[in-house]
Formats: sequence, C-alpha cells, structure tokens
Amino acid sequence: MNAETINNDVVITNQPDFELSHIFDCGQCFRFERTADNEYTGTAFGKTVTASKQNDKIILRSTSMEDFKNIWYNYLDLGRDYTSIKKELSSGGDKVMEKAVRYGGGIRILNQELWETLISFIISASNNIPRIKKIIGLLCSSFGEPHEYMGKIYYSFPSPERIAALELDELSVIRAGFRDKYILECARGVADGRIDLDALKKADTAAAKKELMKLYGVGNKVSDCILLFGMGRFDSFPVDVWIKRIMEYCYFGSEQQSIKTISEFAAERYGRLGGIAQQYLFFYARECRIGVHNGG
DNA sequence: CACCAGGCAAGCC
DNA sequence: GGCTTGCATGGT
Repeated sequence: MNAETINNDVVITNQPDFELSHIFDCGQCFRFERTADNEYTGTAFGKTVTASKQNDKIILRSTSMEDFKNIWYNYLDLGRDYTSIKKELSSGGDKVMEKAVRYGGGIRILNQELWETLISFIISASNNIPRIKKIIGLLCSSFGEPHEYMGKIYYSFPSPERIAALELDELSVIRAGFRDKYILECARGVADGRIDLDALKKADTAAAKKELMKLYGVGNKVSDCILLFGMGRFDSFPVDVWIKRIMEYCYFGSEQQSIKTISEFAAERYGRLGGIAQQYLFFYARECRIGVHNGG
C-alpha cells in the first residue's frame, strides 16, 4: 500500500483485496451509500469521506493525510493481509468457501466504533437492511452533530449521553419500533457507566460475549455482530437468516439445522477466521440470493 | 390479505 | 436447558 496527497485527495495505490462494493454491500456497515459508479460516501468517527476506485487507484476525496493516518487507514483495515487470509480459507478443499471468496474477494472487515456498532445491530434485529439504514440515518440526523463536507451537511453518530437524555417518545421519531426501548436503555447504561465498553474491549471473546448478552436487546446473534464488527473478533461467526439459509443449502443438503449446529460447524471449519468467512458467505448468499425462491 | 426482514425478551415447560 | 409467542414498522 502506498498513499499520497494530491490536491485535497488522498490517493492510495498498490492495495490488493479492496473493492468498495464488496466492503459496503456485505452488511457490516449501514452508514455508507453508493453515490456514483465505484464511489461510496459515508461517515465514521465524526468525519465524512467519499471513496472511489478506478484502475486500481483508490481515492479518498477532500480529506487529509492526517485523517487518513488517524482514521481511514484503520477504519478500512488497510494494515491487514487479506491475500493470505483468502488463501487459507480457500485451501481446505471447501468448494463453497472457494467460490464465496472469489465472489467477495475485495471484502475488508471495517474497524467500526463499538458504541455505534452496539446500537446499529440492536436496530438490525428482525429488520431489513434498507430500513436499518433509514432508522440509523434518522437517529444521526435527529440527534447527531452536523458537519459540512464538500458543500453538504452530514451528521455524526449521536453520543450515548445525547440519547440517554431523551425520553422514549422523543426517540420514536426514528421509527425503530419495539427496538427504541433497547436503544434508550443501552444508551443510559453507557452514559452512566453501568456499561463499560472500553473494559469490554479488553476481555476475551467468550467473556465479552457473556457481558454483551446481558444488555437489553442484545442476544446471541447481535452480540456476535458487535464482537466481529465493533471489536475485531474474527473468531465470531454471526448466524442470521441469510447465513442459516446458505449453510443449510451448501453444507446440509438444504435440510433445516439449528443455529447451534451451524455455529459449531463454522467454528470447527473456519476457526479464528470465522467472522471473515461469514462475510464472504453473506455477500455471496445475498448477491446470488441463495435459498431464496420468491423472485427477488 | 399474509408473510418477511442480519432477533430478542418473556413466559412457558 | 429448549420451545413458543408477541413485538413496531414497512415492504411485497
């Protein structure tokens, strides 16, 4: 990887295993939108950026080398060697994973803020991705801090304190439905110190998961997503309806399995790379609509 | 109209 | 422990 500043852009070259559509359409992140061909715009850590890619050149528009080094390099997980990860996942003779890796070869697991990940995946429960994005967008535009980027106003993800100060009926403007009480309760816990997210980051995966599952609105699947997307725990393998479907279809002859069975199968097969394997499978399942026969 | 969406909490046994 | 049901909202 090489990065240099050209005018107000940061231009990245020699960066393999990086495709914006794979990264932002694999369900890990809800705050980036496609704004043109091979171009996505979104906000993280209170800053907005437009990322595009053309001819193996990645351009982060209207930003600084300082922000690249402090925020985007780590956020986009540019320090990790996905070539060897993909090789390892593909080398076991697993034809399904081989194909999934080919499909989503440009996926990177974003290093997102833990607080934002917690709330985002509480909102994801029994919901669909367009509406998850809509609710989170409303949460940010209603209660986040505004900033200007390339002549437009964008909003940060609101702080725990900001949400904690709300009443339930004020929060209802985001149309989160039954999830609003989960959001409020977690915000109040983080704001008053009952929930210590920084301490959680230091715990091992099993202990962190146990703590996460104590939170109102956080169960087995949502905690796995928080571990994977907000804490970089690649040994976490979230099993949602898509993963359940594709695993049953590809590994169990389309026969229904319990979530526990699928989790154990994944842990055995993918081990410490489970979370990354999950993202390749999720992207593959959705792109090909595997197991979906209702004409989407 | 029914059913589904990156599930979870609460109530049962 | 495992299983069932209700849950807000919006889309098809």
